[in-house]
Order: sequence, then structure tokens, then C-alpha cells
Amino acid sequence: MTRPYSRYSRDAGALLGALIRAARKERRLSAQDVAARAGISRGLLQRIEKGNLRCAIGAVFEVAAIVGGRLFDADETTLARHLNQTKDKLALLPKSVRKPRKTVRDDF
Amino acid sequence: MTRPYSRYSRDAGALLGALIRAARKERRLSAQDVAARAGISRGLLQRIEKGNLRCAIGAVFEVAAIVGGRLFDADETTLARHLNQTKDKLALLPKSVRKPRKTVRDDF
DNA sequence: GGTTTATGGTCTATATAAAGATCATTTTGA
DNA sequence: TCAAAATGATCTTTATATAGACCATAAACC
Repeated sequence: MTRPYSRYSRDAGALLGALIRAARKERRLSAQDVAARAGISRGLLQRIEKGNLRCAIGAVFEVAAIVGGRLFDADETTLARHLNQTKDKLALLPKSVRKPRKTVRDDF
Repeated sequence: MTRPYSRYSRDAGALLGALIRAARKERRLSAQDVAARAGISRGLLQRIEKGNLRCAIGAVFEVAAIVGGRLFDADETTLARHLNQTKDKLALLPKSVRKPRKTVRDDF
């Protein structure tokens, strides 16, 4: 990643970090504690909670699982649902650089 | 991160990668194309789609925003909803290392 | 068929993420 | 009020993620 991050990514990172932090506080777990259980350093946890986008996604998953339950479930995923819900809004995304074909695959 | 990742994180990463890949295919975007628009290398996109957990979360956000819309919304977030929904199930998580206080904060 | 184009993989160099101290400050609890 | 713990921050070292080039194969298109 050489370019600066998009507005959306910055917001998403900040939000996720804030939610993790709030969840940790709610459970009254110290940063030291959570970091140890997640197998990461306290410094990395600080960066995660600050919304730093250059953290390994695995570290974020570990922390999120500890402080706030699961972000995604393996079976019926939040992301999957979200993707399905917004499937019809995909046309509103940044203009596609390739011409779409006529056939639409629905085996998604 | 020195320890191996938990089962959950591995599943979550694999799932997220698979969803991203499926969404990219559905929109008929080449890896080359998506990587360029996300400002990352094609190799990194490959790792993301494979569920590699050592990718920067920002890179994943960028890609996800391009191929599948937003994972989290800034206002009413999927994660926030999920956290709220599972707030009562938090007791089922790995045993807390600290004794919880009597008062429960609900300003979450 | 042949010719692009996409993909999957490997390799190297470089940038930087992360660990682990350390210190100052703040918060908490007794 | 005081001591202990938690936090925020900085710094150095080391490990490694990433870019970018490359090649081989596969798929898509004419």
C-alpha cells in the first residue's frame, strides 16, 4: 500500500477500533490483559484501538473475538448478509472499469 | 503476533477472503484491476483472497469497498449491531481473567 | 487454431510492522 | 492519602509484509 487510505477505510478503522475499545472497557479488561490473551503486544493493541489501518487483520480478529464476540460467523455471516442485501445497490459503487456482460450470475 | 492464530480468526479470514473473491468475480473485475484501484499489488490481493491473516486491515477495507460495498457503515454499523445483539452472550466467551464488578454499564 | 488476458506462483529488495523496554502520567482501589 | 495498576507515549531492534519483476499455466476472446 503506497497510496493514502480512502475516507471510508479510515472511518471503518476508527470505528472498529473504538468499538473494540468500548467493548474492552465494558468488560473491564486491561489492555495488558487483552493483549496477552490475544498473543500481541500492548502497543499493537493501542494501535488497533486507535484505528491504525496498518495492523494485521488477524490481530484485529483475535482481539475482537476476545473483547466483543465474533465479527463474522462461519455459517451465517454478517458480511454475507450485508453483501446480499446490498447486491442490488452495487451499481452505485464507483464506476466499473470494465463493461459488464449481459448475463448475470446469481450463484453468489 | 508470535502465537498461531485461533481457529476463529483463521475461519474469519478465509471467509472474508472468499467473499471478497466471490464479489470480485461477480462484478467481473480482474485481480489486476481491483489491485490497481485499491492501490495495492496483485500479490497482496491474492493473499487477501486466500484469507492470509497477516495483511494490513486497511488493504482489506479498500478492496472490500471496491468489490462488495461496505463492510461497516459509519453510522449504523453491522459490527455495532452485532455487538449489541450478542451483548447478553458475552458470558459464553472465554472465561474472564478479572472478576467483574457488580454494576453493569449500559452506556455502550 | 492463435492471441491476448487473467491467474498462480516464485524470488528479491525495501519499507515498516511489531515486540519489548522504558518512562511519565493518570486512574484506581485500599 | 498513598501505593499499585493502567495507560499513553517514545525508542530500538528484529522480523516480515509488500511491491515489483518474473515465469508458467489457464482461461477468454477473435
